[in-house]
Amino acid sequence: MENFSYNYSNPNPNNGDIYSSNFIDTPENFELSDTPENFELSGYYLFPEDGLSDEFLSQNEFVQSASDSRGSYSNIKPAPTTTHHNMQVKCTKGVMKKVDAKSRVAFRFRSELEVLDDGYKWRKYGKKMVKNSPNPRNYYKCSNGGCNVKKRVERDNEDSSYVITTYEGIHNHESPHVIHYTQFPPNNIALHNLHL
DNA sequence: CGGCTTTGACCAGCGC
DNA sequence: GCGCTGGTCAAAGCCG
Repeated sequence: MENFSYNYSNPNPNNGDIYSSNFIDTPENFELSDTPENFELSGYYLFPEDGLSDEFLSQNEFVQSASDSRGSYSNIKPAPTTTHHNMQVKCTKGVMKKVDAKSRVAFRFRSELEVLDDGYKWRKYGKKMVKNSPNPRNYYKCSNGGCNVKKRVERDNEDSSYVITTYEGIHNHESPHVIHYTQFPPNNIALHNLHL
């Protein structure tokens, strides 16, 4: 088993501004030149915030795609779920919560693994079958105390060889072992230690 | 025994 | 108002 290490992360975990110019320009600069052949990042999705045009929102609501290791753009798909407002209000057990929807980003990977080791420790808190998909959706929360980051993991219902991972929120702490990669920091997400 | 997963129940939002 | 759907809770079970 080969141990593959690769990271792209937010240099400042407390900076939730994922709409930096660095991010929007990233696909042209982004290279996965040292990734193994059987690992493919096919795209990622930013969730729109207030202030973006209606025209923009109508375009399946993705903002940018990432190139694969061969420099081509591939398999861009609409976000599995969307939120149109920067700030949502959720009511859970009678408690109203504001949710910062702008800090959501979804990745789509070709992977045989259901859950990739992204450097953070997650606690599973739910599993749900979703409509129009044969695959369950799994819900995770960051296990770090006081960190409210969540992620959803599900297999692409059109091609089950792909895994869609949606992150919501910004970690208020560092990953246990992050190596900063400054050219492609869509969120404070580190992908590393993939055992392929 | 503590931490994690499983899973059914519960709740809110939405469309009809 | 009602039913459907997605998201979350929390008790029970599992495991190291």
